[in-house]
This record gives sequence, C-alpha cells and structure tokens, in this order.
Amino acid sequence: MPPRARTRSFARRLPRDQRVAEIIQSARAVLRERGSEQFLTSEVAERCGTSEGTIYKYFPTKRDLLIEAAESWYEELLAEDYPARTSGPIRERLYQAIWWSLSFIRREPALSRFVLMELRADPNYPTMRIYQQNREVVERVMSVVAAGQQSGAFRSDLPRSLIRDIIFGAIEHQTWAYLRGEGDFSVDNSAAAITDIVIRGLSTGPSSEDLLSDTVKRLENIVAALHQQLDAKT
Amino acid sequence: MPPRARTRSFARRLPRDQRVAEIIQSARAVLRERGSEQFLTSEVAERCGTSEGTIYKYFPTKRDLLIEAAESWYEELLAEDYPARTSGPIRERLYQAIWWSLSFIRREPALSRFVLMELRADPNYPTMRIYQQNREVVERVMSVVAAGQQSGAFRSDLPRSLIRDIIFGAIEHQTWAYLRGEGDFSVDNSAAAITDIVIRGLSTGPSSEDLLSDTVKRLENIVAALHQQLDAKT
Amino acid sequence: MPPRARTRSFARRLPRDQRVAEIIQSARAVLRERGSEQFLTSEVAERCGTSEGTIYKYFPTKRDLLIEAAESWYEELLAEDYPARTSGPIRERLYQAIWWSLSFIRREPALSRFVLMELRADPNYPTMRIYQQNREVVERVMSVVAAGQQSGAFRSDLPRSLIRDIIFGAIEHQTWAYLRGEGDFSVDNSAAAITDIVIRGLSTGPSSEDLLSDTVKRLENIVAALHQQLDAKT
Amino acid sequence: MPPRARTRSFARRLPRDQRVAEIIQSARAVLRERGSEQFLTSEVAERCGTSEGTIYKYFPTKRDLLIEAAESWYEELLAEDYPARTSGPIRERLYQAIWWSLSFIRREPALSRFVLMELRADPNYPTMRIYQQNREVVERVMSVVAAGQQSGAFRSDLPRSLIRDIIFGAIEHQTWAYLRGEGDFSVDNSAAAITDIVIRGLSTGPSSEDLLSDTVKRLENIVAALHQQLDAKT
DNA sequence: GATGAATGAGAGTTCATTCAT
DNA sequence: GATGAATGAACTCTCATTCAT
Repeated sequence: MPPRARTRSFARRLPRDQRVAEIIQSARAVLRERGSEQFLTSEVAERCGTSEGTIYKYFPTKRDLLIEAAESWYEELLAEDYPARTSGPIRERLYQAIWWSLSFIRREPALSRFVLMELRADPNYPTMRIYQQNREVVERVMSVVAAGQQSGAFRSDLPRSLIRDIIFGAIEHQTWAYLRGEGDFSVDNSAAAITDIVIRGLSTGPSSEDLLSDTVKRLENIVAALHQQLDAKT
Repeated sequence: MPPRARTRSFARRLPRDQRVAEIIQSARAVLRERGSEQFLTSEVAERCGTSEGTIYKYFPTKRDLLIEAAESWYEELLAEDYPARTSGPIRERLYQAIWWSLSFIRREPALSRFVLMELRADPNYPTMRIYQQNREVVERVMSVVAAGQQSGAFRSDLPRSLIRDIIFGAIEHQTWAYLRGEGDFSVDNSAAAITDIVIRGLSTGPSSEDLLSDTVKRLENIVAALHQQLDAKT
Repeated sequence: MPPRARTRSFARRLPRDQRVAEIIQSARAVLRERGSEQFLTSEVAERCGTSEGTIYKYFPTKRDLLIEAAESWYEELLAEDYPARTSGPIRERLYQAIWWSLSFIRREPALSRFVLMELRADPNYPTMRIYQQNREVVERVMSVVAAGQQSGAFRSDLPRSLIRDIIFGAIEHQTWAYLRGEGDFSVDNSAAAITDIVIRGLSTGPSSEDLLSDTVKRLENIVAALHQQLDAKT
Repeated sequence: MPPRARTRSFARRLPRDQRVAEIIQSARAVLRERGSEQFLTSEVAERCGTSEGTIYKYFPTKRDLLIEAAESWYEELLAEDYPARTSGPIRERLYQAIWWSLSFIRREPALSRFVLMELRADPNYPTMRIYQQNREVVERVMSVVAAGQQSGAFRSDLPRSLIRDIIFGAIEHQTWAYLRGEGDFSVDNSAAAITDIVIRGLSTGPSSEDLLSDTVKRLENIVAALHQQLDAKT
C-alpha cells in the first residue's frame, strides 16, 4: 500500500463564498450517501478537492458543517415554486400540501433524517435557522388545516400538535420504510391516501357511522310535513 | 502471555444468569440515558460493578449486548397483561390497542428508537428475535384493523401498510417529540385522538363530506319544490 | 445470542494422570489445527470437556502446556518401531533415516513447526526434554553420516553441522512448502532425491568430474603391461 | 467529536515521503529486534518520535506496515550491485549466487523469517510486490542451475523444486540456527560447502559410487584373465 | 479435584481537530 | 487562503491467568 501520491500540490484559491458553497455541496453529497453516522470530514475534503484544514477554516465544527449543509438544502427546496392555493376546495389544497411535504422529504431522505431525528433533538434546535425553515414546511400543511378549521369544515376539538403528528408521522414513517429498502412507494398514492384519511378524520358533522342519512330522513320528514300543511292550506 | 502474578480485586461472584441479567439491566439504563450513539461498554461495566472483560465474556459484541437489552425489554413488556378483546365495539378495541402501543413505546423511548430507527435498518433484522417481538406489537393494532375490515366496518381500499404507517407514524412522532422535550403528552388523550381520526378515516360509507353535499342537493331540491308550491299559491 | 447453557454441572473426577493425558491430547489437536499462534487455552478446555481452571491446575503456563504437548508427541513417535540398520549399504541406511525424518515432520507439521521454529529459539531450549528428543531424531540421520565418514565412504572435510543443515534444511523446506499448500509431495521421492544428492555430494574419491576414469585407465595400463610381461614369459 | 481545544505538542513536521521513510526504518528496526510476533505499533511510533495516529495515517494496517518494511528492505538489497556472471565456470557462478543469497538473508534474519515463514503462507502472497522480489532472489541461484542443466553439466532428472528446496533449505536452516544464537557462521565457508555438495550432487556422469563398481568389474575381469594365464602356465 | 466467574493490561484502530508552513 | 502532517483521546475487543466456591 504505497502512500498515495499527492494529486495536487498547488491549491486553487477561491473567493470565500465559492469555497464555502463547494464544501457545502460536497457535504450534502456525503451526507446523502453515507448518512450522518458515517459522515467523514475527510471524505468531504476529498470530494471537493480541498483539505480538511480548509474546511475547518470555514466551519468550526463538523456538526456546524452538517447543519449548514442541511440548511442550504432546505433553503434551496423552499425557494422552489410551491403552488400554494389559498382558496379552492380544501381537499385539493390539503392534498397538494401533503404531496409537497412527502416529495420534499423523499428527495433527500438522509438529510431529512438527520434534521428530523438528530437536529430536532438538539437543545438549541429552536435557535437554529433550520428550525424556522422546518416550521415553514410544516406550516404549509398546517395552514390548510387551520383554514379548514376556521371555515368549519374541520373539527376544532383536536390539538393541532396531534394532527401534525398524524400527518407528518405518516409521511416520515413511510419514508423511513422506503429508506430501509422495504419497497418503494408512490408519492401520489401515499399523499392521496393520507389526505383521504385525514379529511375524513377531521371533517365536521356526525361521522358516517352515526348515519348522516338519519339527519336527512328527519329533515325530509319535516319538510314533507311542511309540504302537507301547505297542500292542506290550498 | 502477559498476566503473571498480580493483585486483582475479585469483586462479587455471581452465577452466570444473574450476572447476565445485571449486565442487561445496566445496558438498558445506559441506552435509556445516553442513546445508542453514546452507549459505552465501559459505562455499562461501571454501572454494574464489573469489568468490560466480563461483559465481553457474555456478549460477543457491543451490538449484541444492545440487541439483547432491547429484546429483554420487549420480552418483559410483551409478557405483561394485555387485555386483548376480540369482541366488543371496534372503537373500543382499537383504542385499547393503540393505547397499549403508545404506552409501550413511551415507557422506554430510547430503546424504542434504537429498535425502530437503527435495528430495523439492519440487513438481518428479519432474522432477529426482536423482529418477531416487534411484529407482535404491531399485530395487536393491525389485527383490530383487519377485523374491522372483515366485518365491513372499515374500508378495504387502502393498503394495510399505509394504515400501519399512519397509526404508528402518529404514535412514534408523538413519542419522539416527547423525547425531545417538546412537552409531555397524555397517553390517554393521544390514543383517543388517534383512534378517533383513524376510525373516522377508515369507516365505510360515503365520507361525511360526500354525504353532506348529497344531503345539501336533496334539501335544495326539496326547498326548490317548496318554493314552487309557494309561488303557485300566490 | 443467549448465553449458552451450561452443559455439565458436575465434573468428572479423574485421576491426575488421566486428566493430564486428556489435556495434552486436546492441546495437541488444537496445536495441530490452529498452530501455536491461534492456540487458545479456552479451546483446549472445551475440547476435553474441562475448564480452563483445571488446565492451570496442571500446567503453570500456556507455554508449558504447549511444550508438554510437543514432548508427548515426540515421545510417541520416537517409541514407534524404527528399523535402524547399523550395517548394510550406506545408501540404503541413509535413505531410510531420511525417509523416516521426513515422514516424522510431515505427519504433524504444525507441531513440528512449533518445535523447530519457536521452541528452538527459546533460551532454555537446551534444558528441555524436547531438546534431547529432537537430538535423537537428528541423530538417526547423522549417525549414518558419521558411519559413512568413518568407513571412508564419506568425506570428512565438511563440518557436521553443515551437513545437518543441508539434510534437514531440505526436509523442512519441503514440508513448509507443503504446509503452505504449494502442492503435495511424495515422501518416497523426496527422500530418494535428497539421499541421492547428499550421497553424491559426500562421496569420497575424486569427484566424477575430476575423472575417476583416469584412475581406471591407469590401472588398465598397468594390468596390460603385466599381461604383456606374462605373455612374454611363456 | 471529542478533540476540542487542547494543548498538543507538534513535534517535527516532515514531508510525507520522509516521514514514511522514517516509519519504515523504525518498523524495520522493531521487526529486527522483536520479531513479527512482538512487533508493536506503539514501539514503532516511539522510536521515530511520532504518534501511532501518524503511522495509521500512512499505513492502513499493522500488517501493511510490516509488509512495506519487508519490501523496502528487499528493494534496497536487490538494488545493490550484484556481479552476476552469465559465463565462466559454473562452479564459480553457483558459488557466487549462493553466497549472495546467504548474505542477503543473514543481514536481516528476522525480516527474512517474517517473509519466508509468515508472508509466504498468506493467501495473497503471490499478489504482493515482495513475491516478485523474492522470486528474483531465488532466480539468481536457480538460473545458474538451469544453465548447468542446459549445458549438460548438471543432471536434469531431479525436479527443480527439489533442488531449490535443498539449496535454500540449507541456506535458511543455517540462518535460523545463527538467529537462535547457535554460534556464528562464515558466509564464505557455508556458501563454499553448500556449493560443493550441490555441484557434486548435480554433476552428470556416473556417480563416483557407480564408477567405482564399474571399475571393480573391469578390474575383476582383468584379474580373472590374468588368473587364467597363470593357470595355463602351470 | 474441579469449576467458571472475573479480571485487566493493552492491542489495534479511528477520526475530529489543530497549526506550522 | 490553503495545506496536510500531526495528534491523542477514545473505543472495541482479546485472552492468559487467578481464585472463591
């Protein structure tokens, strides 16, 4: 195992921002492929053709690099077009929001997992930029729920956090299973199914099991009676 | 052949099984408090007043210890009384099953997390004892769902795996949030809410949303007729 | 990995000699199969159904056990019938001795290697019983050489140690190669070839290249002259 | 991420190649003095005033270091002047080659032993650089043997491998004995003796033994004839 | 006589981080 | 600005040996 020869002796001098960007890109790639567990600073350095020293010039800590990589990723995704309707049928709007969240997480599951399972546990998570970014992702779904509740279409007797946990629990659970190789899944179908269950679960009015049609019968009877009365009148 | 005439402290001699049990207990404690990431064999040894050598006498690998700790925990919990009804109102049964799963996970969330997030990703997870144990936990809930589907009370048009992901996604999400210190949660309330949403989401019959619009149509017709009659009167 | 159950709880009580013999047998087996490098006292204990403690009752040290195992093996082999002729053609006798040594080493190469490469390097090797035993093996060959030298059949101008190194060097070299899996070898052929080269190399008289036939020519000439003289006489 | 603000001693900074060279030198020294058995990376580090970490920076494994140490040594020795004649008396050429091999091995017997007894047993020995290097050493002797065989000076009825085993067996046996402290030996004398025996052993023409019996036959015939003449006389 | 639980020194290896150049 | 040599604490795992029972 002859010590590998130096590949480059003279470094490219890059403006700070560009270098930082390159490092972050590489870090993202490494995180994606290895997971945060196997994330090695040495591999990041190798990938972007720099030295570890340079990385530490810009990032005080491996963890900081990891965080910035996650943030930059969020930033990028959040900047993409998101066709958020604020009107239209609530089902449509909810589906759209859930679909977007699902595909968001699925696009970079390793990054997602790092944020959702590790960073979120960090005591100063709430002070991080990514905390706000993540809130925004959640908000895109929860604002629809809130709208539904305000319009009276959704019940208001359940704590928001629980609704959030159900929706995002389903989304993440599905993604982790996919990550583990337990078969692929269709974002479209999953989003549709989750939306469906949530809509039914949240809809106001008596549940179908309580026979909504009863209500209708009663109303019909009343109206029929009304009818007869009117008929009798003439 | 280094060890040659030294002074050694021979602490407590315990029968094998007892020692093994102590080690597993300590391992569980360490896992609970540090998580599998920061799980050190040295700490386990210290806690139960042995040497690391002793631990390695009984467990070929740190990971094996971790796995056995998890398995013994599952075993213990699964052995507890579980009042599984196979009859009675489906809502009641589902609530009970979900409640049990929630409290199961919540009792030792770090262990849970190790099993659900790390072990589950292991290629030979399916060959582990804990795989079967975990299946049993899931089965307690899913058998109720299956019963509901068979009785016609629950819809059968959704893939089981999705239903499972929604239920356990909600359960776990809630637990991780609690783990992160995002406030406590009431197992009773959570279980009730999850049950409620799932029941509504799964119930057969037209969704209440669809029913409502139907109803509205019919009422409109009736009212329209009424209208005409009244018009005719004048 | 459930800690394996105890197989036996109550030990067989054996007379000292029998126990020692059993241990030595097991040690020999382990040495043969694993080599001295991978020789584990635990494996020895397991093989003869005792505990390591018992082994240490009889052998102060792992190395002592190893040595006794080797000695017992030598003893056994040396006790076997060895048809050592002290008369007869020297070539025959040498072949026989070399053949015996070769098959001796080849029968248990791992043990051999331990003795020849490790023990022999030990400072107190000369005080060990096996030293004498090994001398005996070497002697069986070297006594033939000595006899050859005394009878004048072999040259005496080479140091004995060198002759020994040549003969046993060839024997061992061949055996190690075989051990490494570099093909098998025929003890018969090897012994024959080594014998042949050594005989030629050691034979007295002018070497064939130095024209032995010269001598014959001279004798022939002399006899011819004698002949003529006799003829002339008649 | 443990290392955080500590005082560290930064000894000497050396260019990679130089550091590698130093490590290899130290490794060679340790191997020479302790043998591969007692070869400790910690001792290597200490000797060249570095940390073990540095060693592992350049050598992925202790074994790799060992191998490279051996290779560098071989390389060094092979690079030295070797006055290989391709003509001249075969005895001279053989002596020279054997002498060179003997002194080669004797200069660093522990390294030799590592290569010849351990590395050679490694399954991927044939893919190592040192395999080729060692072949070259053997070739220097065996090419002379081959030349002798082609010229008809040496017999061709013995397998090459056997001849090789005899020559190198003798060489190595002698060296190990020396290693064990069984007295020194003169490379010159040993080479001469080995050469002598091998030359005699390999020379073509009837062996002196066979020649002798021939001669005896012829003399017997002559004497018989003489006898008859004498008888006739009387 | 026998057991087997217990030990502990230390081996090899990893990697985030530092800082002289 | 960039490098990459250097570090060392930490970690997992091994196994000959001891000795209470």
